[in-house]
Amino acid sequence: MEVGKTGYVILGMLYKGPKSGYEIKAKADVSTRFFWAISYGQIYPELRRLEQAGLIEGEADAGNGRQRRVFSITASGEDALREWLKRPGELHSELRHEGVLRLFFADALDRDERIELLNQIRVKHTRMREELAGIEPAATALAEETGDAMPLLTLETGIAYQQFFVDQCDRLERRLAETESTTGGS
Amino acid sequence: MEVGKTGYVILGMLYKGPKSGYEIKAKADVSTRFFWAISYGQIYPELRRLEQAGLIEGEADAGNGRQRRVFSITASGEDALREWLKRPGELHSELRHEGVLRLFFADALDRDERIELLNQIRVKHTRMREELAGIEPAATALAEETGDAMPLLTLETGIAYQQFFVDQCDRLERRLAETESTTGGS
DNA sequence: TGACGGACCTATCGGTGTGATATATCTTGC
DNA sequence: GCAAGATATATCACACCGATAGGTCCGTCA
Repeated sequence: MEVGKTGYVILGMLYKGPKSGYEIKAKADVSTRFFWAISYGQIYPELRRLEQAGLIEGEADAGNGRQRRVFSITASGEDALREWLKRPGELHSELRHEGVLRLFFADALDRDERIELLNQIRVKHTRMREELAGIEPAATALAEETGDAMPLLTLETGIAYQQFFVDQCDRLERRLAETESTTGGS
Repeated sequence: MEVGKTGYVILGMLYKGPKSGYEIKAKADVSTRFFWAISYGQIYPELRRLEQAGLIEGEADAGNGRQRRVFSITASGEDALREWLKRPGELHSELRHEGVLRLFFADALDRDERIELLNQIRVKHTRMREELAGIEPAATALAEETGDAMPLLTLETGIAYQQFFVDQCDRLERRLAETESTTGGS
């Protein structure tokens, strides 16, 4: 029984406390989403697989009347999580970035349109950076409360990541201005 | 008839000259792959769709005997490409990064294991940066030959992107050393 | 000559993940 | 008491990926 990457996200979330599938999604949407998104279509089947494998335990929570199943991580679930965190070898990573893709083909555009595209990309990453910065106070509070430093450090990595693209847009705009003033003079 | 993102990659590749499906994949594998990967499973169905929509034209190339179909972009194909490049609104972008994902959950590890994870990530991005730097001479030559500046600029963006993660690993390692020397003293 | 490896070329398939949505229940505010 | 919205589970059509099947052509070395 193999555990997929999504399975480890679930294990990681449950390591910090029992949760329903809905809560797992909600937590992921304000944290791991920015570097590893998950969807209901993965969560519910994966919860069943993980339970079958004995890595988590589900319990019907009739406490407040609403129908829900709350899952907890088991001892072997914690082992599997730590094994994955320490596993050597290739770390999968991929990027899908429509802005850079358009830039790659942007020789088909004229000067002003290229600058406009660059602006579009910069605006997008500026917005993303601000969205992440908005989460920071809550993440700082949670870090002090739980003593866990890594979620906050990854959030800051996310903010720096967005800033990288903003800066890169600035650099590219300067580069384009140089090139075009020498070769594109009418 | 809607054109998917993959369709625009194909249109962009054909804008620079006629190609077979195989050649499109080969070109993408040393250029757009790093921010937008495509596979045969997408290419061939998409070529049929684009041809049906009149955006590209396929021609059986019996010139050298081997069975192949070479596709060229049509006038309306060029229009569609430029329309997409200029289209305002949300630019899709997503990241799937197992290293940062593991970092997020790395409070479940101890100090040395966290540092080791950081090293793993740094090594990976260092290798990627070197791989991209290896392509640079060919890209520079192609830029001078064709007069197209953007492919080279996106390659440099890719190199800077890999470097960002290398630097970020350094920063995080320093941060961890600080925190643990004050709070983790035994 | 002819066997073989490697490059070229088209095509498909199983499996995974996404985004949107259906369905239902409970809580909150008015 | 009822509308709006949060909570919760689940599914479906679609897109995409990686691997591979199935085939042609070319250079080269025995």
